[in-house]
Amino acid sequence: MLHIVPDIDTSETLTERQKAVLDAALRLLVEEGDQLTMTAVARRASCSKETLYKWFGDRDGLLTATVQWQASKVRVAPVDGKGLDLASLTASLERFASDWLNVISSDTSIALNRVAVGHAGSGKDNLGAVVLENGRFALARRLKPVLEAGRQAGLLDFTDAETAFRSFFGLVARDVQIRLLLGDRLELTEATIGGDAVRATQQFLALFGAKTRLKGL
Amino acid sequence: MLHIVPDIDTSETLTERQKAVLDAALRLLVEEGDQLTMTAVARRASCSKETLYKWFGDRDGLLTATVQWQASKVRVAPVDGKGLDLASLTASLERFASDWLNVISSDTSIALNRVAVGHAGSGKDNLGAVVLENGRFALARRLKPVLEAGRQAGLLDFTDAETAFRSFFGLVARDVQIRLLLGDRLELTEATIGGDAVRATQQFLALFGAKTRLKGL
DNA sequence: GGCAAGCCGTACCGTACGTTACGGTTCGGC
DNA sequence: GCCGAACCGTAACGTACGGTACGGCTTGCC
Repeated sequence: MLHIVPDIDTSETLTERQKAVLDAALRLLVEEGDQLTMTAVARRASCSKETLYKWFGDRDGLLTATVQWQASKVRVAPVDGKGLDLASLTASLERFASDWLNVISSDTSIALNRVAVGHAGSGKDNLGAVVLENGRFALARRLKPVLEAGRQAGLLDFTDAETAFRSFFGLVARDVQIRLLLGDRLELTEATIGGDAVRATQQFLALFGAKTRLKGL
Repeated sequence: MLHIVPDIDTSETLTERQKAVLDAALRLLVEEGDQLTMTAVARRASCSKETLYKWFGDRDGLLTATVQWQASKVRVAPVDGKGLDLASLTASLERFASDWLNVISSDTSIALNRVAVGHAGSGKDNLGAVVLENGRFALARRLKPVLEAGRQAGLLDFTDAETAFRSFFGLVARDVQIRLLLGDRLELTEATIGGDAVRATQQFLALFGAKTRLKGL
């Protein structure tokens, strides 16, 4: 079910040099996709292949370390759920929506998801699990407390936070991620994202907002 | 923008033997993912590599032909938009929703999307475009007339059919496709899909249903 | 029957790339 | 100044696989 936290947090056992190497690998991954070669990484990072193999074992190890390294960088500040009214709840949801749209439309996310999807086919490693854990599941972990708080405050009405979250997710992401992954050139400007975040939030509130207002029943 | 219809319809210029070969390639693609080899396809299809190369040019040509061959098989009967009332509209939407969930959760769709996503990274071919064109865009083309008919019949209220469609898409698919592509084991039983289709349809109607009923403005 | 076309099976070629090995350099510790 | 460890750059190895060539078999046509 993949809800297992995938590995020990590696972000602190890495030396600065190793982080620099992984950054180089990450840039190369964004530029070239999965067909990046060990030689190219070594050249870009100005390190020897011997070092690459000593540090990361093999190519899959390097890929995994790169994905985890990126994942360790995207920890976002959780939203505080206190003093909640409709305005602040709305703002929080819009914030989550636009953050998420910005993430999934970023070159880095697209590249990472592409290699993870590719590797999920032949399950040698668990890149897919890592990406999922630090993407969709991390989002759920951060958003659910907000939803629960909204329910506590009488602003939201739902029975299952997971279900509510998944609807919010669908309203926000729609077809964006799959289109981007498949190579559709979807221009997401800051304005578009903002508008989509507002729309998704309004739709979510229409579906799950507590019915104390003029939208009777 | 990818809205170009990708290629001539190839489904009729193929001999039976060629279709059989592509079926074998498709099965292999589902089993092994993108790292299927020409030799494996030849062996599975009981044909020579020479024939493979004569018919399809190169490996990418074979992959493209395979994807298009599968795409040509999934033409679905369009729904009739006549005599529309709320019950039949609801049934149509539920039908679309469960059809779509069945498609994206099928082994074939997952395998095809995986290779297309992988290839979208290094854009040598347009597998991504083909998959998108026969998946998400084909769905839109079939669903939009239903939505328009619903609006004509006073059952739906929206200004832009594309926007309405995308919301429906999001409510139906949610996180299912990306999770499956990333290797999450998401068990979608017939019952689950049916329930999700009903839920998505109800949510869509709540958002876009004409406000002539007790959920007054 | 003779023949050409199409195809199967397989051997073969060339290359790209993962992986390993090694000489040379830097650097911290003594 | 000397030593070993870590690392850089590069050369070398092995293999997997895309692509090609070729001999043999079937089939349809004369």
